Amino acid sequence: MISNLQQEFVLHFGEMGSRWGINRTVGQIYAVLFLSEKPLNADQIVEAISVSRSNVSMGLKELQAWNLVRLKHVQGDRRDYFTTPDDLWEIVRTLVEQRKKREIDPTLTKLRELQLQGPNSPEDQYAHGKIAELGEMIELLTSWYDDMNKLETERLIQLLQLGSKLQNILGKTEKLIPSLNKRKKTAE
Amino acid sequence: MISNLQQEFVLHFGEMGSRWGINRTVGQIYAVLFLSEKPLNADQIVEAISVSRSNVSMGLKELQAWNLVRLKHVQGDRRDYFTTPDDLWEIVRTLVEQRKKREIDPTLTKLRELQLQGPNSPEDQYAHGKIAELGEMIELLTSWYDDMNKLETERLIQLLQLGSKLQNILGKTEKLIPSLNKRKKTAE
DNA sequence: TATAAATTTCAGAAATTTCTGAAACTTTGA
DNA sequence: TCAAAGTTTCAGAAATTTCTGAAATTTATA
Repeated sequence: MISNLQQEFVLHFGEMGSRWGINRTVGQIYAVLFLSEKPLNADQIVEAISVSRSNVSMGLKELQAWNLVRLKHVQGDRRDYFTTPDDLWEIVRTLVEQRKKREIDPTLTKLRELQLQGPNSPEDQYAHGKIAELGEMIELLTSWYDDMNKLETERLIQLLQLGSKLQNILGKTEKLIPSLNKRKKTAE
Repeated sequence: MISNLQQEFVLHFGEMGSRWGINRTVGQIYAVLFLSEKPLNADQIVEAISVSRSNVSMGLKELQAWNLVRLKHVQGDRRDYFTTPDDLWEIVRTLVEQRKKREIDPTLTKLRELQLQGPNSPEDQYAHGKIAELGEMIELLTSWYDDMNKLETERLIQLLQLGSKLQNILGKTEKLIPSLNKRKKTAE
């Protein structure tokens, strides 16, 4: 059985699930695995969150597809056991990556496609411009993301901790290493 | 009537809606307004996307609650007209802010609450630790976000464009202004 | 290769979300 | 104040998503 603390955490993840674009069961499965020190098998998860075996099976499949849980095998046991990666930063990276893939990339593709087909009539002038503008902005954001994603976790944490102090640094470097501050093009 | 280019854009936003946590109609309404040079009233939106008048009314209400559309009045016309803000960066800020409010803040609150109630039994030790760790990481991320959000748009764009070049700057400043690089605490 | 344990699939049931049309409400100006 | 134009609300219909249990499939080992 599952403790009170764990219960509450799991229920919260279930409720939030819908806001995060996953369903309740998937959220709960993830939460249970996240809090568990040892890998769990499907039946243990069923016991912990009281849903059907098949539902857990599908949820685990989905989480595996998302790369959010790992399959582990326990010596002398035929059943599949699951865990979450224990590096939280890896989880965050995966999460962001997945959301980008599902929520941003298809739109970026569509925008490029629409840009290509151009304004077919004068009254599309304005719309075409807006589409281009939106595309440029999303490209700026995703290429920044790609850059950040390349950084080692240690460096990334450093940057996050610096936060807006960066502004000062930037101010100072502007004088020291002006070349670094060259602007490319403004997606205004 | 709506052009082909616009039609395609609107349909795409409708389809993506569900992935973005809004419904199809809301996505379509937003798309129509985004592409329209002039403010539109509810009936014009109905005509453009072919859904019921009441559906548009509710969608507009939702978009207003999200702060993603603005009410405009046209001289000598009693009806309400709507537009999207024309600064794209403002839209992005709103979007991020709203998502944070709905998807992150409630969890942060819950995590703090759970941390406070502490591990009630020895077997909660591990879970309690994980909850604390998760809380710290989310706090780091949100406080970074708060910092970024304070920046003027111009500065923000600069930072985004720098991307991973920052790493170089950081490397150099480390020698020049070492105090700025002090670490606080690692949420590893 | 046979069999028993474990897992997955899938059709329909249950739950949830979205959408509509009719009715209620609000606002404007004659 | 009344009526007409405009807007919102809301109960139930329609659509979509999630969940279940039974059957099918896969896997390990005797």
